[in-house]
Formats: sequence, C-alpha cells, structure tokens
Amino acid sequence: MSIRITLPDGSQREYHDGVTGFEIASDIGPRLAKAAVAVTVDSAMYDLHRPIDHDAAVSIVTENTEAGRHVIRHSAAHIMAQAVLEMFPGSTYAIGPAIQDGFYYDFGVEHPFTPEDLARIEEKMAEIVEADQPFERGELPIADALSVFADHPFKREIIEGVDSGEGVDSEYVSTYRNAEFLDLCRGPHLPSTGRLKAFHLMRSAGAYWRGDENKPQLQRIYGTAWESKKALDAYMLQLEQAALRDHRKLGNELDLFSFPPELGSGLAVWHPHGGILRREIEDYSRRTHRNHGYEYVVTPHVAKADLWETSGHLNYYRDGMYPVMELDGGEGKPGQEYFVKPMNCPFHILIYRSRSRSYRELPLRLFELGTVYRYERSGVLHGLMRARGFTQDDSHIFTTEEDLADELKNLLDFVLMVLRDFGFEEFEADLSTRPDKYVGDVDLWKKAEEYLASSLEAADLPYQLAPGEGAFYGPKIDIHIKDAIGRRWQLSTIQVDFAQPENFDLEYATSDNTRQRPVMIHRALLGSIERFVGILVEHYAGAFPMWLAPVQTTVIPVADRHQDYAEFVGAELTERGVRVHVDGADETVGEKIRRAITQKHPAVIVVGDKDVEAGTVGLRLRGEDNEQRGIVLGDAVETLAEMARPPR
RNA sequence: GCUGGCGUAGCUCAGUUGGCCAGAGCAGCCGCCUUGUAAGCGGCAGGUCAUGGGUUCGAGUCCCAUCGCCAGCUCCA
Repeated sequence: MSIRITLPDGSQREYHDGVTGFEIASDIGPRLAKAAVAVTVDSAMYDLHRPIDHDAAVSIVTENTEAGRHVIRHSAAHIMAQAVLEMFPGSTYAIGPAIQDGFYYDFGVEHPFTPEDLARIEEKMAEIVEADQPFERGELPIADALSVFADHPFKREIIEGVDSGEGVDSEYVSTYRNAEFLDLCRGPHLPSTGRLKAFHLMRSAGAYWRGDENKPQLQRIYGTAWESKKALDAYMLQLEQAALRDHRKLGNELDLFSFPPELGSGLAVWHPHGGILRREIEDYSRRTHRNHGYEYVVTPHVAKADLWETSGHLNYYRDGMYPVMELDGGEGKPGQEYFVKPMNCPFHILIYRSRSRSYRELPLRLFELGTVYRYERSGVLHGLMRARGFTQDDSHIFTTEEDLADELKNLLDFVLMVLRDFGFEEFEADLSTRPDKYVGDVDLWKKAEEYLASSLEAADLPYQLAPGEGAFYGPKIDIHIKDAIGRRWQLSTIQVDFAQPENFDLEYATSDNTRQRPVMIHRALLGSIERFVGILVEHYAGAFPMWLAPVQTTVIPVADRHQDYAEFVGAELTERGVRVHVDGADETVGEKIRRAITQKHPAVIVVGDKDVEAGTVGLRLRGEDNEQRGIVLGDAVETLAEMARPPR
C-alpha cells in the first residue's frame, strides 16, 4: 500500500505507507537529509523518523530556518532539563519552551542556580550531546502519565489541564525519552542529542509558575542554541553590538543625562547636551501640533484627591500613584489631600469645562508637554525607558461622536508623519479592546473599537488585535516602530474615552441648542519624551541626525595662531543657527578630531594657515572616511546650515 | 514587589585562600610642545573600597541589614 506525498514545489511522489521525513529528504538529496531536523506533514510538525501513514503535503524543515531552530532549541531545553535533574537530585521541572533566539526551562529546586552551576550544567549538556542519545516519541494514557510524573507536581498540573499545548489531548499525552530522561512534550525533536551543535546558557532568574505572582517562584535558566557554532558566534556578537547602543551607556558617554541616586530611582536629570536634544524634540512637537490645529496648555503637577476620585484614578490606579500628601491640616483640623499627577487628562478636562462649549469649537484639541509621575515598581525601572518621572507629548481631543472617525483618521496620518520625521520607517499597530476591569457602557466600548479599527484600515496600517488589553476607560491603538537593529518599540498611543466625559459631566451645545456629551481621545505621539530619547539614542547609536545633535559642528584650529579665524568660522555658523563648538584646547589636531568623532559630532571643520589665507575650511562629515579641504567658507556654512534644519 | 548577581577615583577596571602602604588607564589640573584629519610628552592631584552594623589580633575581601544598579519574572491606567 502506498501513499502520495506532495512536496512544496507541487510535485508528487509515491511512497510506502510509514515512510519517514528522513527517507523523503534522503530521496530528494543527501544535503537536504543532513540539514533536516523535522518535517511538516500537512499542518502538523513531525519528528524526522516518525512514520507518515496518509497522503499528505510534506515539507522538510531544515536547521537554518526559524522553524528548524525552534526544534533545535526545544531539544536543547530538554537536554538542559535532563542535565539539571541528574545533577540536582530532588529537583523538579515545569515547562521549557523554545523562544525567540533561544529557550528556557523552569525548575523547582532547593537552591537558586549560581553562575557556576550554569557552567557545570553546560558541561553536563555537552556530555549528553556527546553521547548522541536518540529522542524517542511515545504516548501515555492520562492516568499512566499521572503516575509516571507522580513526583513532579508541575507536570501533573499540565497533564490535568488538558489542551495546554504541552502535548496533552483529552486521552493521551505524548512524551519524549532520551536515555533515562522522560519529558511531557508535543515535539517534534531532533533525531538525537548529537544534533545539538551550538548552545550556550545565558542566565538564570526567578519566574513565577504560570506567570502568576501569587504562585510559587521557580528558577528559570535561559539559553540559546543555533544550527552551527558560526551562527551562535554571530548571535553573541549581535548581542554585544546591541549593548554598545544601550542608552544608559551612551547617555553617560555623551553626557546627556544621569540618574543621581540622591534623587531616588527612576528620576533623571538632563545635562546640557541632553537638554538641547530634548529641547529640539519638544520645539518640534510644539511647532507641529500648533500647525495641526492643537492649542497649547499648561497645567500643574498636583491636584486634590477629589479630582482623582472623580476621574476614577484613585479607584483604578491608586497603586501606580505616588502616595498622598496632606496639606493645611493640624490642630485637630483634617488636612486637604493632594496627589502628584500620573496623567494629564483631568486637568485638560477642567480646561474644557471652564466654560460652556459649542459644537462650533469641536474638535477641541488641547496639547501639553505634561510631566507626570508614576510609582513604578522598583524592579521594572530601566533607564529612560521606564522611569518614574517623565514628560508626555500629551493631548486630549474633545469631539462629537459624528466627527470621531474623521478625527481618528487624521490623527493616524499625523502620528505617522511625526514618526517618519524622526527617522522611523516601519510601523505596526495593536488594537486593544475592553479589559475585565473597565468603566462605561459595553455598547459604547464596541462602537469605539469599531471606529479605531476602521481608522487603522483607512490609514492602511497593519494591526493586530490585543483582546482585553485596553485601558480601564477605553479601547486604544498602540503604534510600534521598528528600530535600526530590528527591535520593536511601542511609541504612540491613541485611546478613545467614553468614561471621562461622563465622570466630569462634559457637554456641548449642538446646532439645535440641545446638550450633547463629547467623546474624548487621549493620545501621545512620542509617548514619554524620556523614553523617546532613549529609543532615539539606541536607534541611532548616539549618532543623531544633525538637527537633533547637541553639537552639530566642531571647529578645530590647527595651531594657536588660527584661533581667531576658528572663532570667526564658528560665529558664521552660529549666525545661521548651527550649534558649534570651537575646540581651542591645548592638544593636537588628531586628538581633537578623535574627540569630535567619538562624541559623534556630525561635522568637523579644521582650519590652518591655508584656510586663513584663502577664506576656506577643511570639512569632514560624519560617516565619510576622508575630509574635503579648501571648501569656501560661505559654501561650507550654507551646506551645514541646510543639514542642520529640522524636518519641519 | 519577587529571584539571582553586582557596587573599589568622574569613567573603565586590577586588587592572590582576610595579612605592611588600595593600584592602572582614560578624564581633570599644571607645565612643555604649536600641531593639517582617530590618542605628542612630563608632572600633580583624586578613593572613610555604596551606607550602617557585626565576626576577627586584623576586613576592599567573611556575615547581616539598608540604599542603588544589572538580568529575568510580575506589572505598565
């Protein structure tokens, strides 16, 4: 009896019933067979040596593909668990999936792993690889599985929770065995442990069972595994290079900002160069908002408890706020409670409500660079990316329900324009819908979700649905950008809010003089300016586009006698709005050029005898290997002034 | 917040199993050099070894606590 196998190129071949992926691969070619790690049979993944018993579309999964690496990493996780269980008697194991770039496995162990343990585990893994043990697939009835894993409560919990994706269906569980080690697993796996060619254990850390902080904390070991030593080395090199972009490191080296411990965690101070960068971003933000129909407002940093009561923040968000301040109390008289603001919206709402509003004023767009404080849990702080004090380019738009769809569409166009101006090219969106904990009417939520979805479609922005991820007061769109080394960052957020207008009883007069409730949109384009600077630093590795660079041009006199001319060149550039540093230090030209380059200044001008005489400069632009000499001063100034101009 | 790791000069780091003076490079300051495209030369100064307790004849080194940082988990209105 034979079966018909369809290959990815559409060709069909006849094989005997029970043919394996390996046999098919070998039949196609020895190199394919060598690179094969698994096989897809219709929509399922099979081990290379698992018999195929029906007509199917088959494709060979090779080791140098993401799917292939997934198999490699999953097998590496098993081998690691095997090593750990053998080396640490009495320990138990939970789950160990392949993840982006690697794998992990969670263990219940008596003592957390030390870095030395990781090195020893890695050695043990190398022995298992050396032994080249075959991975063997098996199936167990649920009841048998429960007794096989009697000593492993986490495995039992997985078995009891059918459909967990860990190789469990309603009656049987699939298992994999190599040597003495048995694990619950859906597979597929490498044919044998010897096929694991390159791996490295990265770190260990605590991780809650099932990701729930109320459940026991397990010890997780992260590792990475690749199809070859070369691929592993390339990955490690990539990690090193990413570390060189770290905004905390560059922020220090470029003297942009710091986090003095004296201030408290998560609170940054901006040094002069960082201040320029921020200022440039903020000026751009004010300018573009003004040109897009926004009105600039300013609000204070604290407000009475009543306000936060009305807005719902004290109810829904108190844990994220700095604790209460009590003022004007004493002598038995109760004080007035104040809170530092975690958001700007209630203030903007009060501006809206400061007088009666007409439909003629809508949409009313109030914009502020509003500084907020959030009491982030200490473990989540991360440089500028996650700080406790930060400034949002925040706006609240009050609109009629009829205008909402148009407003959202315009808003998306605006967002994308801004992000492109800062040098980002690739965008994706998430549409987050109603969470469990929410305020407002379900029908209104649904309507808002529809508006957001249609605005995304109108803007032609690819998006994914994030069910239940919305804010407590409304659904939202988050826009993610892709940076220079391919990482995704969430930047912009657009949130529809049907609740706050209700809470604050907002209204406007319609054309037939009835009262209507406006709809509110919260939105931030750059999000937090702090975080945005962090992302820019990492995106550009500190080499900012010229309009953002704190120092745009360094002017270097060759010798002391050229100092006056250097100052003159500097003044000409300053006159044209270029930020210039004339480096008159008592050092060699080479040293000063080196400093300008390591500080990532976009342009370096060197002036000597010939330049003084001819009214020229030597110009070296960042990224160019060789300088140009003898450029007429006026031309150089013109070129640099043009390069330094903001995008709009 | 939880688990683990780390904290020596402004920065990057050395400091053997606890044992006389805590060291280097860069940055800083003072001189010399007057320089043409990625580090010229010499000198000086700079640290109560995160902080507070403890063990010890003796602590940068060992123990405890606190603060801060790093990685991960949880969280991010």
